Amino acid sequence: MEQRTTTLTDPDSARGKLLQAAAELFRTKGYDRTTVRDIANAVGILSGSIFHHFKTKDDILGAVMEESVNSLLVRMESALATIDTPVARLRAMIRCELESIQGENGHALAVLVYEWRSLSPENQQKLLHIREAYEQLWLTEFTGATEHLKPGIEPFVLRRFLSGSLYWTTYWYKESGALTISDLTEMALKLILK
Amino acid sequence: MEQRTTTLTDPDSARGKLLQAAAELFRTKGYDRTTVRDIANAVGILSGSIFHHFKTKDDILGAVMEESVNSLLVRMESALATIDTPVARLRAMIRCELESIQGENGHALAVLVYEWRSLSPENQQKLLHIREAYEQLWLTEFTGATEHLKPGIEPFVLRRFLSGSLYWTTYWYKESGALTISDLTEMALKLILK
DNA sequence: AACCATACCAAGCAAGCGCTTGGTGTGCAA
DNA sequence: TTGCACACCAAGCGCTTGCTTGGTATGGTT
Repeated sequence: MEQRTTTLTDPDSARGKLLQAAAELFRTKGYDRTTVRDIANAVGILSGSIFHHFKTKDDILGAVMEESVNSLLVRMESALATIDTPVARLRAMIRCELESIQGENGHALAVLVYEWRSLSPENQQKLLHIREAYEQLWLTEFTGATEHLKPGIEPFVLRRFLSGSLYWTTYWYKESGALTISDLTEMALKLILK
Repeated sequence: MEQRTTTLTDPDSARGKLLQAAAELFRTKGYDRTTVRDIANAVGILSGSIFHHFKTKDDILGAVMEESVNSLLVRMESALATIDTPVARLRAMIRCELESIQGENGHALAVLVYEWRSLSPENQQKLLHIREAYEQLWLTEFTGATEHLKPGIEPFVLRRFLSGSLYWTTYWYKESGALTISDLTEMALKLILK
């Protein structure tokens, strides 16, 4: 795996606070329905001042997405570092993805998933290779666990079924209910195992 | 099952053509990035003329969604009418949903799924009971097939995993490829069976 | 021939949008 | 004390948006 030189923005900095506020707003209202005035208001500055930190609104979306995929990759790599058996590795990856989608800063990943087409083609291009690297990680792990997986479904289809299942939790799962993230993880794991 | 008094709009009427154009635009560009001028242009009229057929842009979205869920319900009920065994019924339902998402007029259902939050609360309210009736249909079928389903996953979670898997196909599946809708159907069915 | 509902045009308004510009206050370095 | 980078304000520009208004062409009914 390539060496990452990821630098996550300090969440206490002005830029960091803007990114967090933007992520939450983008997730709950959607990118287009979120105005730069909304974002500015959420951190207590005026709208024009945003453009001291970001060139365009589209760049804010790009930055939110970049941060989210970077932090997910960092967390996943560190979680995998100490795990050997194929099934346990899959479990850890599912859990990471669920936590990233549902966790306290999960707004960002949900934005990456559901606002992708709102991003300008230029910024899509910049992020594409990271997304592809991430999906490659999954496919590698899937092919390493073939014998444990449900037969009769091609691995790349199975991964996409799993993606859809996990992403879709944003629309119905509430962490406060009876179902924990661990429960969800086990069920999603059962879904793809034989 | 209740008697439906569904009246699907004639696709050759002015209103029908507008709905179809709107559905396609909403799906490809998203609701917010689609202007009423875009829709008008797609059917060859001026933007102001739209409001002779619909009160607001939000009403267009609501109408698109209502048509899509109604046509899906009609198709699913007629498909189920002649099928008895639980597994075959599930297969038929999966196929219906996939065809509605991917088929020639599948724009509409994708819009219903992914632009829900763009709809005004008032129009959401109007559609909610139809959506709930639809989900109830699934849950009923699931509980009727419990013995064939994958154990260890609560039925309502399983249905949501399946929903996510099927909905997500909008983002990656192309009907022109090597994979047919029938292939997808069988794989999705395998996913939920034991 | 008179009527009328339907479908559309032509023009534009008011509001909201992303973003710009020129300036101000603050804290740190020399 | 001066200088300067940084974070932000105050004001508003230019454009796009959903939607309105008043009028016109058309085709069917009486």
